[in-house]
Amino acid sequence: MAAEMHKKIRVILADDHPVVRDGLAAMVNQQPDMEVVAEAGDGDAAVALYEQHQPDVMVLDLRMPKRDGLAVVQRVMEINPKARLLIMTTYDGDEDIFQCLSHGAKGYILKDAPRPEILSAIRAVSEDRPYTSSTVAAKALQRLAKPSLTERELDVLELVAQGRSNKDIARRLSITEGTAKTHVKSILTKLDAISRTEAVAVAHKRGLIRL
Amino acid sequence: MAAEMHKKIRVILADDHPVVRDGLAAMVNQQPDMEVVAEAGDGDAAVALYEQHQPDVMVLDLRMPKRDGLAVVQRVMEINPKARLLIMTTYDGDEDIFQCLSHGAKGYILKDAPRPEILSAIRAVSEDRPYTSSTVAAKALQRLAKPSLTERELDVLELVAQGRSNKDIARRLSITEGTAKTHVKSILTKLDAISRTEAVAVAHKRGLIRL
DNA sequence: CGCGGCCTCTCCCGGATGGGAGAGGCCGCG
DNA sequence: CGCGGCCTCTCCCATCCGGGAGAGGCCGCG
Repeated sequence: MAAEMHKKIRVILADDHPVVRDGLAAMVNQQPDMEVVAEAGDGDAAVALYEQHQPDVMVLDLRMPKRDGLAVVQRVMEINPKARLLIMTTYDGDEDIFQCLSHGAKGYILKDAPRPEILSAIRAVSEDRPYTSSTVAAKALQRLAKPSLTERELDVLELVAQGRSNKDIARRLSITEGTAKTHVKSILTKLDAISRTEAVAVAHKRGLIRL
Repeated sequence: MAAEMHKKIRVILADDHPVVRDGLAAMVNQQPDMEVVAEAGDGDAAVALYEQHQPDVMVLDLRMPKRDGLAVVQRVMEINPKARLLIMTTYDGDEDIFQCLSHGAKGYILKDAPRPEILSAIRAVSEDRPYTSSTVAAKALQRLAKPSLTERELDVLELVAQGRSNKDIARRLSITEGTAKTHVKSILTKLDAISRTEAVAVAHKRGLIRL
């Protein structure tokens, strides 16, 4: 039947570690129903190769040079709103998961997943079915209940995480120290933290800040 | 000639990501002069398999379940002081590098290294020659110049990083708040930080604390 | 238009934090 | 034994931080 065309699932891999790309490529190419058509080592290349090859699935690492995984998701979904993207990364902070999925990624799995799970995730996403392991999905739902930070608060949070004082933060953002304190207090409330240092710890765990 | 025995380099891979192990295994087994004899997904397995197979080289990730890479290095060097260990990880904090090398690891490379470099590192280490890329070596040397924290200071630092107050830290370590403050001040001085939050940022960057 | 969210700024105040200085007890090393 | 490092504890003090409350301006959305 026409429905049973034996056309292989065309996959692009985007990860900055050659070793990981090799591992995935070997796994994928070993399957009779899929093949790797391109590999990218950074975000810009991922976007360019997506446009060029229009694959059935693109497997994306979140942390990449030049343009991170989330930015790639956004850009690719602009180009093709029907794109099927599978996030595969080591990071399991609520924020990362939530952001990627809400921007249109179809699946999200962790790098320590066993081989069969990775392959079934690729197949699911290639058929436009969402794939998310239960633990990952649970985190995304948790995130829904938590208050989100505003743009400005994220600016401040980043500086707080670098260890800057309120005065220093104010200078760098060209606002008064009082305003910086207001933002910090708001951050503490939203993250349910008692001190700025605890706020940094919480933000880190949730994936609100990197490094 | 006897010197040209075609015995393959026997390699053990230890990494908690199946994908990475696959990638490395594929690379290694493709080489005519080396072969993977075992794979471990956690630290305990790595030690057990090392004892069992006595490989020429063991490639180790630092972050692993049950027993981290550094602990594996220590244990294996106890068992066999001539063991040839190659650390292959994503972390490039001074402290990690310094600790591993000073405990006897023969090489240290990053996961984003190109394939040829990884293979030549394995060959080098298998011949008992140290392998360290220049940037990594530079970090280890930097570390030499920096004051190191005492055990107690590391205990305190960990709690500081969790956002605990001096009073809280004191309670948990069963010391007075004054003593906790003394330790914190000493940490600030050694890490050249102005505030506890900056100290956490610096400590994180150096690999003194995890998460 | 009016409501609400966001960013900005202000004032007050108690408690936490960081800087400086000193000191006693313990332990290992030469 | 004596020195030095580490852990412990103490005192003082200026500054920073966090909690509470309020308010004006801007902008988007209904």
